[in-house]
Amino acid sequence: MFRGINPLSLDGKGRLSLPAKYRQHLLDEGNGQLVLTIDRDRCLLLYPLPVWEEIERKLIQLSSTNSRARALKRLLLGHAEDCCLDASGRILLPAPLREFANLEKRVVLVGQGNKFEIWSEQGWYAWRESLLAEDQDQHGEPLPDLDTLAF
Amino acid sequence: MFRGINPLSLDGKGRLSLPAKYRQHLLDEGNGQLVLTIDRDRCLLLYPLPVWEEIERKLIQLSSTNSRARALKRLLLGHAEDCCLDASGRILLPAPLREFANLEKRVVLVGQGNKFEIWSEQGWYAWRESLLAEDQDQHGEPLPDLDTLAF
DNA sequence: AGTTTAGTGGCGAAAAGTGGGAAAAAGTGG
DNA sequence: CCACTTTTTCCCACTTTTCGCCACTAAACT
Repeated sequence: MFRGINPLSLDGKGRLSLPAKYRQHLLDEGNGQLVLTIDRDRCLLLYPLPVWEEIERKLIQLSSTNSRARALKRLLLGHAEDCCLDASGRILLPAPLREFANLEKRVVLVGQGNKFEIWSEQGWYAWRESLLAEDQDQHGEPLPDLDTLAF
Repeated sequence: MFRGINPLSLDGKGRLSLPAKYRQHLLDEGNGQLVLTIDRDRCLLLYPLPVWEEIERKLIQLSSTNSRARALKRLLLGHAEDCCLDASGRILLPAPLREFANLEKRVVLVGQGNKFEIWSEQGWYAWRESLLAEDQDQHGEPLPDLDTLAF
């Protein structure tokens, strides 16, 4: 399971070195082959290949009559890029994806169970603070309680 | 069961030595493996690994239905960090989490049954006093009666 | 008062993250 | 189809961070 927040830097070539603690697991699950795509919230998603293939299968089965489903499929499949861990544990983020997520030097890798999210540092903290602020004001529904998961 | 408040110090590297009375219990329950995450009230939560895994399982099932739940998942899973008791009974609090909870030198560890909360000393006393003051003013809902837990 | 145990601090070896150069490959235009 | 330019990939080197270990102080217990 991928967890936790990892502040990292992209180098000049757009490479991102994945934290060492995850590398072995990524090598076991799919030989270090990964798939990168975009998320609605302007971050990138990073899946181990086997996990992505499962999602891809479901995406393809989605009915083409529904226009929302077609749109989702086009977005996710259309932006999906294979990438591979290199010898020093890094992956290359293609320029178009970096631009989409506004990734420059400072980046945050966020573990999300079966996948990672990649945010620009600025984007991540902005998202977090706005969520916490909104929660405090009780504008939206409250968040569920953690232990019981009751709302 | 974890109870009580423990004033403690972080050292220069952000390490926190857990009170000796809890150590054996933490070693029994999950080999001293712990998970640290954040709480909305700007403190940290410290779970024994088995307890956290139960919560994590529920979190993952919860997602996709409700957008608030998705946000909660991103927040909690995204900030969850494994940590481990070291040889002298300490855990390392990662810098991003320390910053989130404004932890500097003086810290309070608060027992909460199946988990601990970690507050900055200042944050803890401020929270407590403001809660009591607000309760007295009858601004918010009153606190329930302790013995009956009726409102 | 001596002995033990808890909490704290800090050094140093090892590992992780980052940057850059050169070889290889791919793309582009004549 | 070949030559040139740009991009990609591989590899090595440097710097910083991390983590295990030991040492010190203070409090508690005998």
